[in-house]
Amino acid sequence: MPELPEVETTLRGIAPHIQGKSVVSATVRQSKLRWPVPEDLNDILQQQNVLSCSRRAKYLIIRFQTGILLIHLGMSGSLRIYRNGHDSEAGKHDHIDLVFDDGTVMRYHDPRRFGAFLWYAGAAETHPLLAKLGPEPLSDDFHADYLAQAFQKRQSPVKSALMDNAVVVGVGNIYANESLFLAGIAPSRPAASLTRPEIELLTEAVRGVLQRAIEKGGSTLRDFVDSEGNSGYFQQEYRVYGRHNQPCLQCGHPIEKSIIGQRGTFYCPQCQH
DNA sequence: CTGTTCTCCTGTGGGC
DNA sequence: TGCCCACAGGAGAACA
Repeated sequence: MPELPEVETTLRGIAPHIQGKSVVSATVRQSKLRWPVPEDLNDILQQQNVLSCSRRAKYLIIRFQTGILLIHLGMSGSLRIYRNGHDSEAGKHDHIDLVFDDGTVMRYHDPRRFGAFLWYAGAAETHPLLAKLGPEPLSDDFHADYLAQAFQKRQSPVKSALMDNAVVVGVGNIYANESLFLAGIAPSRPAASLTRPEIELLTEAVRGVLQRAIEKGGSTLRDFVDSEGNSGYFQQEYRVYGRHNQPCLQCGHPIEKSIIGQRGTFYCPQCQH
C-alpha cells in the first residue's frame, strides 16, 4: 500500500529514466481505474517531452508541453521502468505503458485499480484534486503552530484529523498509527484536546517517521528498473501497525486494535494517552 | 463547515 | 488440507 514514502521513492525511481524523453506511444489496456483513463492518451502524449517529474501529496505529476499527467497509485499501484519494452510482456494488471523514444517503457501496474492516471491540460496548481490540499508534512509549512490552528476546532479523533488531506497530506493509515504511537497520543483523542507539547511531539513524529521511511526507500530504488520481482516496495518495520495482540516494543503490553473512521487502528493503551 | 458513511477492486488470510 | 468469504485500504463523493 503505497504511502507517501513509497510515492516519493517511486518519483525518484522513475524520474531519471523518463526526464526529457519523448513519448513514442501510450498503450491503455485497462481504462477502468478510479476515474476513466483518457481513451485518447496516445494521441495526447505522442511526440511530447517529459519536462519535469514531481510529487504533490501522493500524486505524481509528470509535466509535458501541453499539460500534466496526474498519477495516483491508490492501494496497490506501482510504476516500473523497463529499458527494453519488447523484453517485458505485459501481465494481468499492467494497465498502461508509456514508451519513450529510446525504448524505455514506464509501466503502470495496479491489481485493485484504486489508482488514477489522468491527463490535465493545465498547470498542476489549478487542478481540482490538488487545489485544496494541506501542506506537505516534510515542508517548512508543516509546524506546530500550523497544526495547533488546524486542530483547534476539531472534535473528531486526532487520527482522523491527521489523515485528512486538508490538514496535512500524505499521512495514511500506517503512518498515522505510527506517528501517534511515537508521540504517545491515543488515536481516539479529539484533535482539539491535544496540548501544545503534544502537538509539538506529534509534528516531529510525523516528520520523523516519514523522513526515515523515505531514507529506507532510497536503498530499493534499483527495484524500479528491469525488475523481475514484484515486491517493489520496501517492507518497513512498524511499531504498532499490524501488531494486534503482539507485545508493545516499549512496555510489553499487548497492542490493541480498534476501528476509527472505518480504518484499522493500532495502539498501545499503556504508552498512548 | 464538520463529521460520517459509502464506494471502487482483487489478493490475501483467517476461520472452519 | 482445502475452500470460501470477509477484510483491507486512499480518498473523493455523497449525505446528514
